[in-house]
Amino acid sequence: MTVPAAEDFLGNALLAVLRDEDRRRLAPHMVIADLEAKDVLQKAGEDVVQTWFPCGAAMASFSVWVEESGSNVEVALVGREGAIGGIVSNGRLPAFATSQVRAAGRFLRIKTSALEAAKLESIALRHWFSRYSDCMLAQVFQTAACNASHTISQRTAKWLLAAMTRTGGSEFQMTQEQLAEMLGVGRTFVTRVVRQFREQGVIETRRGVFTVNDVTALRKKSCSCTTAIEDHFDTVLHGIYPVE
Amino acid sequence: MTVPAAEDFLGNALLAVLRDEDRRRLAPHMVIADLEAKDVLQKAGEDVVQTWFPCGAAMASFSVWVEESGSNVEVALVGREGAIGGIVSNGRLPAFATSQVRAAGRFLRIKTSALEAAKLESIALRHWFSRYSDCMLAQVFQTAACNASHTISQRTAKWLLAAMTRTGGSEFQMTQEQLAEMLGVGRTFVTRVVRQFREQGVIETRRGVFTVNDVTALRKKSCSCTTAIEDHFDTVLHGIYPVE
DNA sequence: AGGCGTCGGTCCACAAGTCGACACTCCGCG
DNA sequence: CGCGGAGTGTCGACTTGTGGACCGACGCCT
Repeated sequence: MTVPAAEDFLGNALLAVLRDEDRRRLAPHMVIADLEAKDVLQKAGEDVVQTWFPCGAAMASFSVWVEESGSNVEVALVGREGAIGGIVSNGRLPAFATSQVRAAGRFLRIKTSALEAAKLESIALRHWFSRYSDCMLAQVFQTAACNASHTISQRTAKWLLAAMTRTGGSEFQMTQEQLAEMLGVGRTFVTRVVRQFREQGVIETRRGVFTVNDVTALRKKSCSCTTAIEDHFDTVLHGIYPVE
Repeated sequence: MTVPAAEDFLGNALLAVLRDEDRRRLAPHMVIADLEAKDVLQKAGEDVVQTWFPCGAAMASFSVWVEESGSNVEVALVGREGAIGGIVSNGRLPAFATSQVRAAGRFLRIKTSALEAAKLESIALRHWFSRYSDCMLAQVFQTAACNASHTISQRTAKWLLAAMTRTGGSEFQMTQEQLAEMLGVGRTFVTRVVRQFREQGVIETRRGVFTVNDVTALRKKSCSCTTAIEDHFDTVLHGIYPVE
């Protein structure tokens, strides 16, 4: 429960570019939180009380409960380019998706009510965050289309790439079963895909750990969805989207 | 190019419940447009100049271009419960998805800049539309998860149901090839699914036309995604989501 | 009436993905 | 040390979905 210094804002791309006056509006309400993988930021159905800004290599995800298969399918990854919580949904609306930490690290946290109050005072703040909303929606649009038309192999590659650009690293703690659930597909098939990638030298795996060796090869195996989204972030948020 | 009367606002659920003062803010800028299927409301990459409110049985969709297959995959259907354009993305941002009319009918149209100006004056308006944004995001979340984990048969049923609740009718003009493209799947397989549905008496088809005969059976064939979304619209927008 | 383009039905070979079963192995724990 | 649980590898039978090809036939146009 530490109050962040001005430089802590630099860890998140949305906060880093704020004007001084807007930063001063938010800063007193911000709290630093260092979180572990699997920590829950918001639960589907519960009110969105907090808004979270991943910093540095921290990363979280949104996932949606699927009745029939009894699993949580991932619909978006969010790193230091974005935020989780009351950015789109104002006020204390119930969250539709669950959000949990995928890569441990530092988050800045603010009460959604405080964020709302600040947005009430600053048009710039409103516009800036609503630009991000637009990007988030675009990201999920692309995911929906991707899930409808691309193979599991392509989507696996896409996931690894997305995680890399966000964390800046090439190693992720995650079991193959978790990955399968995120993608909404069967575990054994993911194992087959992973073996293929490994045999081709693209990745290495240990128990519960993935390591990317050859990014270029991974890009070739992936679909064009990654680039499409990066481009939209670029034009809407002026290139603050993390590139490699 | 007709100026709408107060009662025209009743055709769209988002506009119908506006307070008088907010309606008066928007009304002078609203224009009635009667559109045909396939008319384009916004094109991916072009600025979102207009915002559209489907009225009555009118319906439009968002679709995303998929490089590899060279097709436009549908990611959301919007009827009288919602809006298309500068609702999420403020200002003149480039549209990420293309939107076109799926069911002919009446739309109310407003310049996004005029809408922005009105939102600047009215907190209620801002909050109301941002509630809808949240619902739209939820809808696409669900679609993304659905596309990842449900069969084409289920998704076909879901599409027909979604279209029914929006238009209030049970007949749709659409070729099987169009349906296949929307779902992002092969045409021949859709034909097989359609035949199955038809043989079971759930639907009837003519050249370019679908007719739903047995809604209950269709619901059983569909996945739970439809209900999940309806519930969220219910709680966030207080039950204005069109039910049957 | 004839002509023609689009749409729909069908078949087939094949690829993608599922699901259950089972064995193995790593690793933490008592 | 041995136990046990979670994570992984693998197999095989099966279902789902693809993509090409081809034909028929519906319906619009002149």
